[in-house]
Amino acid sequence: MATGRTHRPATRSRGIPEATVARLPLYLRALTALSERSVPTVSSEELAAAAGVNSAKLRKDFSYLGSYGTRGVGYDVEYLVYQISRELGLTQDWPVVIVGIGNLGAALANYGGFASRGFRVAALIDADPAMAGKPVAGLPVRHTDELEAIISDNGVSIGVIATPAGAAQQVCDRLVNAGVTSILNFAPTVLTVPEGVDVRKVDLSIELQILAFHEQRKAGEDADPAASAAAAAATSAAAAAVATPPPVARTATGAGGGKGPDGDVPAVMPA
Amino acid sequence: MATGRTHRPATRSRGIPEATVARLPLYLRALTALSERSVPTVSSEELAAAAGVNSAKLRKDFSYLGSYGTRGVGYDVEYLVYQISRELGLTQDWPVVIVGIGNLGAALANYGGFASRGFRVAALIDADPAMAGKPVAGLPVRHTDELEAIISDNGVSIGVIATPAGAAQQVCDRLVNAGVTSILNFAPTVLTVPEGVDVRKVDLSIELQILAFHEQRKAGEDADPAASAAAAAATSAAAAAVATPPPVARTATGAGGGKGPDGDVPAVMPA
DNA sequence: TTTTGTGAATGGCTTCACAGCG
DNA sequence: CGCTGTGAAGCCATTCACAAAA
Repeated sequence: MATGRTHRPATRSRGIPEATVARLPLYLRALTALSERSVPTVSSEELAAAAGVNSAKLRKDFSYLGSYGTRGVGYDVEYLVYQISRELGLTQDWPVVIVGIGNLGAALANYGGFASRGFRVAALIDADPAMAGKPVAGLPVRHTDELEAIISDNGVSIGVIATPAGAAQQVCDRLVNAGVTSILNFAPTVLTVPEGVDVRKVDLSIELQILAFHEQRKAGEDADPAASAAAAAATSAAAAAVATPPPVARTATGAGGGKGPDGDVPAVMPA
Repeated sequence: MATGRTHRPATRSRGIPEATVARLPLYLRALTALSERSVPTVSSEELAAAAGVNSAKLRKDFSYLGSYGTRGVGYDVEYLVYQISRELGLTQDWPVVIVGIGNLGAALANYGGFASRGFRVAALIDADPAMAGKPVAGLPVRHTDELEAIISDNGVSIGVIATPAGAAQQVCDRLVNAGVTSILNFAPTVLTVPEGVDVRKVDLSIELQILAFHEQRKAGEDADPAASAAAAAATSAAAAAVATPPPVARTATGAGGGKGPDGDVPAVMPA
């Protein structure tokens, strides 16, 4: 909370909503695709469809960045790509380190989506001495002992943790101490970090559980309200209709229970 | 978006908020840990800390499930584990298939967090004929031709897509046609599905971009009262304390721009 | 007394709907 | 006219704060 302060009277109203920030990468991806097809301009309607959101939301999102469109025409693709990239900080190079080179860590190291977005894997780090020196995705795995040196030598500020849950907090502490201020955590644990450090988590198991919840509800809804229903029936005898949010059919970009398009919660994923 | 028609006001009760559903797996994980340590009861305060949320939110969340606590005491760990598991539909077995056995698909196949949560990998499917029969994580890779048969033979309703972006929609269509109604998509593409099918996405590249946005902002602001230390320390001046990490900040479970606790957006991740 | 469960207050995000500009 | 940009309204979700229960 303390940080609620949004400073910056500068140009326009700085202070882009988190929800908007989270969608910018989506727009960027759609725009990049259009750009590669040499499409010069897009309307909010078209771009929204390509990104899987609704056009009003998209326009509102862009309005936080500035007035980059042309009424009666739409948005210039190239220009928007540039503006969003700049806003996201992708016009600069972000060296990242991946700690924990197991199956997942190796998969991440091989992932090609980094470079194309301004991220560069500066080093792969693992605690297993046997891994040291072994090449993964073209890079030699470095031992954990070198962690601090690697961070400072490369000016790394973003770290990816793909270790087992048990090692995550310790690795996190070392990364933070060495200067990392943003962490992407794949280990199924809650990380404790000092103020000023951002943590985002990705947990596959959680995503599957959320899907299971909705899946279960679908099954019981058709005609046989068995399983679920029973439970807290105590509340209101009424509710004949199981309030199941009917999934809005549409270009689903990450629909949860059929309502929110994607404002969700991340998932966890261990190494 | 056809019609602005609102759905059901839901008499009340049975509709658990999406945001709450998304946090149940988090509570479950924390509770499971307590259970393994044979802790009999927990207060909302303790459990909240372990799950990385605040206690008021946790109590409100549980209130949607029913009154499972005891005033003046707290919650019975075992009982809550059961109730949440049941609510999430984890008391039953969920066969899942993973399509696209590249680096990521293989990592997912090897992920141990499935079985422990009620998910069972029924099959691994890949389009590459050379992969057919090759064992991955103890299972022989099956060719895409068998997709439909595998789905119906095993009664699979949840599918995981870890293919390259270009193949995702096609795979998705086949899965849906064969009967899958929940999809976890790792390919960096917006999937279009019929009404009634849920899609959740995980995209690593997007998560990194969101981190970059905040990282960039930190660097630009120094007068920040809160961010203090951590700030632009990354490159040089940083590493004041190289010794041991004594960070005693808030338990960050996925802080956004230093305000929002965790309500975020998933990330994308290609194969 | 302790801690839950929950109305009420608050704040943020989404959607609407239309004014405004090209 | 067409389409953007945006005030205003509507919805959720989070947080507060306290009565109720053990």
